[in-house]
Amino acid sequence: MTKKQYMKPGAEKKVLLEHGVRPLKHRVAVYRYLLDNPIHPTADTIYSELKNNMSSISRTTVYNVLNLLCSHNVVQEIAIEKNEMRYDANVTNHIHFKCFECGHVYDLHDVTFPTIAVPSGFRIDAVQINMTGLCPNCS
Amino acid sequence: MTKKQYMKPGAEKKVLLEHGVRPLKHRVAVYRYLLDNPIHPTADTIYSELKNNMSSISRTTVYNVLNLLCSHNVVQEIAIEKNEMRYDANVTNHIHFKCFECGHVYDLHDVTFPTIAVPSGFRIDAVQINMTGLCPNCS
DNA sequence: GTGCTTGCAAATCGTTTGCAATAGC
DNA sequence: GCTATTGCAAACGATTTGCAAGCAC
Repeated sequence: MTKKQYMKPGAEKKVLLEHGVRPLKHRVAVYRYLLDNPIHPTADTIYSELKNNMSSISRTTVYNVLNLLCSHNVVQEIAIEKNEMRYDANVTNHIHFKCFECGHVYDLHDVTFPTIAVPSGFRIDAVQINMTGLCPNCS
Repeated sequence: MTKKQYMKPGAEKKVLLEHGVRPLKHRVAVYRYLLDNPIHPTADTIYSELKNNMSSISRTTVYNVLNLLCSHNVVQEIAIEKNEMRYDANVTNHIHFKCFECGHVYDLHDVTFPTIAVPSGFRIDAVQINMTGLCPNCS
């Protein structure tokens, strides 16, 4: 369901540079966390997890970094529920599924992402497909 | 783009009853507003508009009614951006498009809603397809 | 009359902002 | 040294909650 993205440690700096983002310590840490934990965490989850491993990081910095990474298309924001954004280091098109029972957000890598006709006059920058229901573990 | 839904005045009570919702004054008013204004308004927009036309309605009631109507599948919540939910009385599958310039949310009725394979083990209750970009007016 | 609904005010929670201290180059 | 970044505390905005008063049947 949730496929780990194997990117060599150190390689994330290259990705940031390629997207025009200076690879500062906290930025690399947030991005690395998202790469290693493709569980679509909230900003607060990222903050709590990094807080344990880093000498110091603030909630503000996590928000700053996430907004910066989003605006440079390094990560994507997922609006799948009320009141909180989730973040994903996988910016390729794939479908998300949220189980209303356990709250997990799954990547549906194996479901083909459909081709959707672009309506004339519109410029499409991003397409998100979000499903909700009951996951196998909760059925 | 945004097609008006023609439902005879009075018919909305029948819909509410069919979904197991007692058609109280404020509930009918919120539902009628959503039917007449398929602009995917926020709860606050609905509140402000109804405030003008009704003797009295509170923000709390608007939220209560919206949550009730959602839980009975009379209307759907659209999570298409940070910080605010939008509401739609059209519960059939259709694609939403949000222009980042003007902020409008359009229904893309003319774009075929794709058939998406259901991954085994998952029970899918709802599918939302949300696009963002630039609309014809803002290009 | 009983239970459901309303509506005010306060609380909550995710996120942003102002600003002074600090790090990067 | 100059600029960009950090981090605290406070502000903000959407939504929910507690609870007393009012309405539906």
